[in-house]
Amino acid sequence: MANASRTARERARAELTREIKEEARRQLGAHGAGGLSLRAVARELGMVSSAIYRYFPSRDDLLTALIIDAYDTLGEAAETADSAVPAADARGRWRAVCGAVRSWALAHPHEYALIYGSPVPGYQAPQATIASAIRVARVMGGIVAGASTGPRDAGPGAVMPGLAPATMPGAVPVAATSPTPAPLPSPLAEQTAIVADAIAPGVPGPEIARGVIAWTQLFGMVSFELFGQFAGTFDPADCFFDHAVEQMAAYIGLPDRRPA
Amino acid sequence: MANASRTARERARAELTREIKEEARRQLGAHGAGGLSLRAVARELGMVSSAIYRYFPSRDDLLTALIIDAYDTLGEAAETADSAVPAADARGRWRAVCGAVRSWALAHPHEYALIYGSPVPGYQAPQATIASAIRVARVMGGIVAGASTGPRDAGPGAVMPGLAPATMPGAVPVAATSPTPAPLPSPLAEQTAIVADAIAPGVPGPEIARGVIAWTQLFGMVSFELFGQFAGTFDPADCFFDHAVEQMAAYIGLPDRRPA
DNA sequence: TGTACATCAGTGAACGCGCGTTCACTGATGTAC
DNA sequence: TGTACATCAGTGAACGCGCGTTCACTGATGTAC
Repeated sequence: MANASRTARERARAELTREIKEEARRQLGAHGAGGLSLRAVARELGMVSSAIYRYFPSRDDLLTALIIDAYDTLGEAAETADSAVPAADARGRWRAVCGAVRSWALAHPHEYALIYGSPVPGYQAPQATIASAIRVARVMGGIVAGASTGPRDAGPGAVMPGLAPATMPGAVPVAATSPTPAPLPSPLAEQTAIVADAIAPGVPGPEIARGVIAWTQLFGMVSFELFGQFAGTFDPADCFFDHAVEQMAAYIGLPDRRPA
Repeated sequence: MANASRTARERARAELTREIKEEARRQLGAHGAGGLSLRAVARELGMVSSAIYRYFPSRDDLLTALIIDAYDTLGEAAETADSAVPAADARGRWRAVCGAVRSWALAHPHEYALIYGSPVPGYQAPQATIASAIRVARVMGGIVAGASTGPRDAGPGAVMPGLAPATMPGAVPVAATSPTPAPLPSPLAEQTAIVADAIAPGVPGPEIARGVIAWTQLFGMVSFELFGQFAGTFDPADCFFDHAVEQMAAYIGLPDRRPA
């Protein structure tokens, strides 16, 4: 619907919906997701508490909206950072995206905690959050796919779901710099294939696994910084963060200079 | 005080203190740390709510006790797993400790969330938690220190706090397999020196940094598994976990066979 | 353009529930003589 | 070993506060004729 043709009622509704979410976000910091109170939000907005129910049918629906917004703004930050770097500069894109994730998290610590912290007790995230939740991973998948050399051969080294050799889980791993990685053991091979299909088509399992490991490292590091595990050691974590980002880029196998 | 010489009062007090914490731990799952209720704990124990105050002066003190217990049981699990493997088998010790951390987290998801999830809003952890919080890191520091070749030389490659070369934070990183790692940029060099002093004396900065990166990867991975980020992909995460543990062991530089 | 009706936003009171913490108290346990 | 006193655990009532959600309602906005 065009902006001009919206009725006053529709405009007011959109604006108040936004204001309710804004106030709710503000209150996340004070009492956490579990303590988010519709009454407190209404009070702060000068409404009576029951009026909120015209906009959100329940407290959980408001929480869901906040979660989706958080995933979306973080996802958008990652996408924007990624697209600002030349597509061929995989390492530069990785740096930009990691930096964007951390910056967003530092700027919105309570929203970060909402989506990457402990689950809200008693709250079950609906399917509607999935599409937004996947955005950051999709950006990273694009970077890995862009830098990947693809499946090197279709011979015995290739990983076929269901046909993977019965390698022991604790078997000898292959270093990142190894030219011919060993195939992944069975459940992992199928799992990485699912991930590849979703966010990095054509990328071999071992590369997917490296990407996922780097992904968990990134968020583990950001969570530790935000949740206080670095207190007294890597307290301003900027330098450690940059270092880890480069180390992980090298581990994934992203080239370190801009191709012409 | 010897067990036999404790008065009935002392015994009862110790037992009830334990029961209160047990019940509180049980309730963490239902309503989260923010929703932990002294009244509910008392109710479940058949006491009147005010009786709890004979054991914990406030809700926050009970929370602190739960946090310390959680760090301690996790730390103890890590220490036990570590000491069950021959000291010279660095990779085996790493595997054992990582596995112990994950097992404990899966067995005690709410306690894990309490210490590694979002901070409890309005709660400030007192200094008393630090000693317990550091135990897992100390175990890992021991493994890294045991496998480290130590400072390779005292020449220009060595990192001296305050005298580190002014390397750019985004400078060229060195792969794990590189024989002579570049010195770390300034703030990071001092920070790794602090960590080394605390948990891995004599280990050079770059090795400390790798250990910390692996440490954040481990907990990032466990958090993702517990907090639902792997839903639909690495859902039984066992195989991915084992794979990542080996990859990180290789990254840190832990040898892959038991020395005789 | 004007009127009649339908839709919707917001009100205020109420229901039924929960919470942390304080306080004066009773009665059991421990200790000093 | 027995008694007097001190210590402490647990009670029950109360204070003052908060919450999510429902419901009948008023009055404004939107729409169909």
